[in-house]
Amino acid sequence: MTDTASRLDQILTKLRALDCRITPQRLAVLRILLESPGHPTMEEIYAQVRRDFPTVSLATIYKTATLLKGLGEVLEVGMRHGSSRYDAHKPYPHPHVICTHCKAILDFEELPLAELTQAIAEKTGFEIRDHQLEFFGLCPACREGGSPT
Amino acid sequence: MTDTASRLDQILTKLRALDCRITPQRLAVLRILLESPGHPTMEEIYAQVRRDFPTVSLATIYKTATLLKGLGEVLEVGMRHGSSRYDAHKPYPHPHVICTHCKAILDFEELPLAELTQAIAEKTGFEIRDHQLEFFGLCPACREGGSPT
DNA sequence: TTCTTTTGGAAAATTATTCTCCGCAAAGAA
DNA sequence: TTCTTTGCGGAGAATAATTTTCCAAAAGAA
Repeated sequence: MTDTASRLDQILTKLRALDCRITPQRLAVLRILLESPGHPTMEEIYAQVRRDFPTVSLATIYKTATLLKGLGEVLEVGMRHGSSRYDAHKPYPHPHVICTHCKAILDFEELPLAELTQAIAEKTGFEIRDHQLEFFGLCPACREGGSPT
Repeated sequence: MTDTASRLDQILTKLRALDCRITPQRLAVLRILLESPGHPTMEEIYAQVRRDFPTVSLATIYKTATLLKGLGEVLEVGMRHGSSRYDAHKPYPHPHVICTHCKAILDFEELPLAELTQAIAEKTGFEIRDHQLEFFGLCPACREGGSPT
């Protein structure tokens, strides 16, 4: 079984366990999230799902993504400007490197933020539940040709 | 001269050098940014400026903040949900600890992200220009009383 | 003063996201 | 099977945050 297939299976099992219906639309959203190598936006997912379900609405995409996010199966990557991106491959906080020109997003390997989180919790008294770390800049391609932003 | 006064002076000098007009409205926005201990939103700045300039518009606040951001004198802290916060005290990227319940924001001391930025640039070929690091959770007060989010 | 440029204000426009309402359809009960 | 309950999807409205447009007023230069 491929990674994608087993991940899909894992999520479907979780949905069933929670008495959530596996509708064709939800399945389509899930598939696209898992088949996208990158970090699609809602609009991109919407466009893809519409190829199979021309009448699907954007609200359904949002609802499904919110559901999956709530289950911890999808990570929302909040862009500072523009739409959020979604990642079903690594649904836990991890660093990103983002091109501000072409909007490309790269995952970056795990950093030892767990211990840092712990240190911050102790120092501030906060109960830390989440974090986000993003580096912004220009990707190699945009450094060359593009008009830098 | 106090820190706030010298910082204000420093920014005014920069504005003058760039032939930007120091209008009463801009001065008011600047003062509020520098007098706020926290990280105010546009709406909060707007409300404060309106006490002295009842006819000022929100657009003016945004224009001024955007100008200052462009000069590198104000940092925009992008919340994932809700309005951005602005910080004129430390206008360079630095970590924040944010309470998702009461929206409190704490600065956290500098972390050695400069060398990490350098490492990422070398590894990815990106020209890194900015980063953001935010930890989300519940502050001590909200852990106690509030209904956790 | 007169000309030119910049600024500020009001409202409209944009972008991203969420909500409401209603009919339908699936799953379990009888 | 038939009834019933509940969740789900779709259309469009609503909301929130931010930006833009347009024009008159203000400021600086000649």
